[in-house]
Amino acid sequence: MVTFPQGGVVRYMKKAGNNRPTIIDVAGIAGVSKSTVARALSGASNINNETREKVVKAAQSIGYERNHLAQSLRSGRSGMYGLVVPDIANPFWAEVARGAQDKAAQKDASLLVFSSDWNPAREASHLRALRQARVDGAIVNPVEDNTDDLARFGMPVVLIGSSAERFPELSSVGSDIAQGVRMGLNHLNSLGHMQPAIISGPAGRLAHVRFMRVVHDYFLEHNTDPATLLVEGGEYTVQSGQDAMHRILKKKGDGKVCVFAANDLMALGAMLATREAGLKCPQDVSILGFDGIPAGVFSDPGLSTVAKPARGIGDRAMELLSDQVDGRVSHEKIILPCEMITRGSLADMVKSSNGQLMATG
Amino acid sequence: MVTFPQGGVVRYMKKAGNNRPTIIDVAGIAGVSKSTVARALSGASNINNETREKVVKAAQSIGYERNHLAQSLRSGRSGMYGLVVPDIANPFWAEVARGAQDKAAQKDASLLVFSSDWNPAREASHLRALRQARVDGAIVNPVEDNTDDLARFGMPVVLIGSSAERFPELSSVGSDIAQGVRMGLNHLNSLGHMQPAIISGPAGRLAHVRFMRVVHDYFLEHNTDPATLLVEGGEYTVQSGQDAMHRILKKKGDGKVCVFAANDLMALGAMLATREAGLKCPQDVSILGFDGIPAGVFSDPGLSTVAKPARGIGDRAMELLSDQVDGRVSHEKIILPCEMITRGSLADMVKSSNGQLMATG
DNA sequence: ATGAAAGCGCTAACAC
DNA sequence: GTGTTAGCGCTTTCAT
Repeated sequence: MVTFPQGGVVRYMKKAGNNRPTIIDVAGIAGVSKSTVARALSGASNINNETREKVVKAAQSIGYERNHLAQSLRSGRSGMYGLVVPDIANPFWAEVARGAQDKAAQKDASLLVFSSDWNPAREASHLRALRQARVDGAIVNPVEDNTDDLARFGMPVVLIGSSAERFPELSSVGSDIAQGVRMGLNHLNSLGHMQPAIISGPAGRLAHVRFMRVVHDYFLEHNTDPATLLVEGGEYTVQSGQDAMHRILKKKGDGKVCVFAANDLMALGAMLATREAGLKCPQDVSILGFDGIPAGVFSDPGLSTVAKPARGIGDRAMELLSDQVDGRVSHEKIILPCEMITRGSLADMVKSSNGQLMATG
Repeated sequence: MVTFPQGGVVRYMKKAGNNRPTIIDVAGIAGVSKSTVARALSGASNINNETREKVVKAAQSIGYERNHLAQSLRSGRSGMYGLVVPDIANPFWAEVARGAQDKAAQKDASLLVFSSDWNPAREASHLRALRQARVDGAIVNPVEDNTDDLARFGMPVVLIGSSAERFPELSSVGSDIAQGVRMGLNHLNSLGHMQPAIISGPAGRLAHVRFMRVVHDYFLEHNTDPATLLVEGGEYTVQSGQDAMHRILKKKGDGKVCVFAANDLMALGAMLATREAGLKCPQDVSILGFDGIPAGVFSDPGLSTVAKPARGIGDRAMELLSDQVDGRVSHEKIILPCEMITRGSLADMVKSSNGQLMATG
């Protein structure tokens, strides 16, 4: 009968046959103690090299694999992180998730991804699940500015998206909406679209408020009364963009139309509506999106858009979070710039008024 | 000084101030034992209702939250599952993931999603990570038919995709490729496209083999030598579809062209190439896709495609997996049918040859 | 450099 | 119905 230093007899008998090998099994084979195995396998410094090799060999021989659960419970670190986004079906958020995912993998951590579907109750429930899973920290794009849930979240958090400014004490990564919106508006301006219609987000959402505030300011600065702008609200979905566009087309009558949508899905919906109405983009209708989702290349013409650094947001957020968890950095606010992508959905009214219709932008 | 039944003095002192409340803290407040708290909170039946309420109240009063790590370690069930797909950036797989995600959430479980990027080594590494995380089971679409990794995976697995037939002993959920391909080919046939060019997947991949085998058989049955078909290989990406289409266009010369792509991303790439070549879809080029990704509605014309039940695959796979883990069902092979979606990317050669060019399909 | 002992927070037998 | 007693598999002092 085999016996081990630490009452191995009983343990060994008990395990024989059914369960996965544990650190104790490895210890038995290598002829060392539990702690030595732990040290060898965790790459500690204070251990004899020969002993380490012996242990590693023993571990391999029985296909031992560390139990993360036990390790996490004891060490107080799970090596898991959480990500809560409003809508994982939206390619933009999927891209953010991918950025975070990749960075996490790179750090040998895993990521639990949840979609709140713009529902505060679901968000709260996901936050609770993350807490119970004892993740080491979370990246979240809060649906509402409800300080409560996040404040008592009780673990490292990095904010993404529009809520950053409401939580000055939390780290955050976001895109420069103001710069992006202005860039888009300037671009439209340069093509002769002085008063684009706007397809905005849902009234209550903070992202919508921020977007519209910049639009508002921009037009004030350009001696245009923002109140004269045609603004139709959407829900960030294709369908809602389509609906909004139909409303705009009805109100605008027969003239040339230009719309700036608050996200690409709605912009693409607007393009669908344009086609349905028997109109041509960009000849009759110019469309500018916001996000930079991959699907923008598929439409005809391709969707011109203000691209947010989705991947980068996820990436940097994860980076920031792990820095915070490891105590490297405590607090930082990162703002990544947007980028203009021109693919053909905008007519150049300046050139076209000179006699030649051109589709740039 | 407060004392508890189970040597609470020391424990309590130790915890005071720093850590999250545990079951012992709750027990102290409610004036019951650890186990009673556990029973109350886990909804066991053998417990007095008043006691339960007392415990629940005590738990709430200090914001107690179950530690999943400890629970999992002790009970041997983590309530976590794994999902390994080849490419999470492909909307098709993203959709599968969402199906699984939703179903998992519905069962109060969480899902760890990994992308193997068609790389067997990464796949193996992900499987190891899942094992170490002690997930209760995994859904995987194996990159290769390498029996080894999966066979020794050592926990419940549900296969998705083409590998199902190679592992007859494992549960699986897949789409009916044969039925889908035949449906697509029949559809093309009915529109007068008797010998479509094919944009296939990469030569080595099993999915490619299965797809081509059906194509092959179909044409044999229809008295056409499969060898006369024009087949160009792609990598399931937009770019590769675009490249393949350019090659096809070059070889086909000026006549009407019809292509059947093995996935939507490549089909959409083909449409891009068509536009680049100055040709019109469907007037000059007819395109049929395979997958049914959402982006297919954005192109102009919309992409006609054979839609696989992506969401359903994820959903059913998760269902099957949890059944298996809970010991309800041990083994099952599910095959979900594909569906034809017609959006306009296919010309009707039959009607057009009667004098009127029509774009159906 | 290594071993022994003490838990991490919880659940599962087993008593009563 | 409730309390007691053992651990789940690991890390972490503390000795040696």
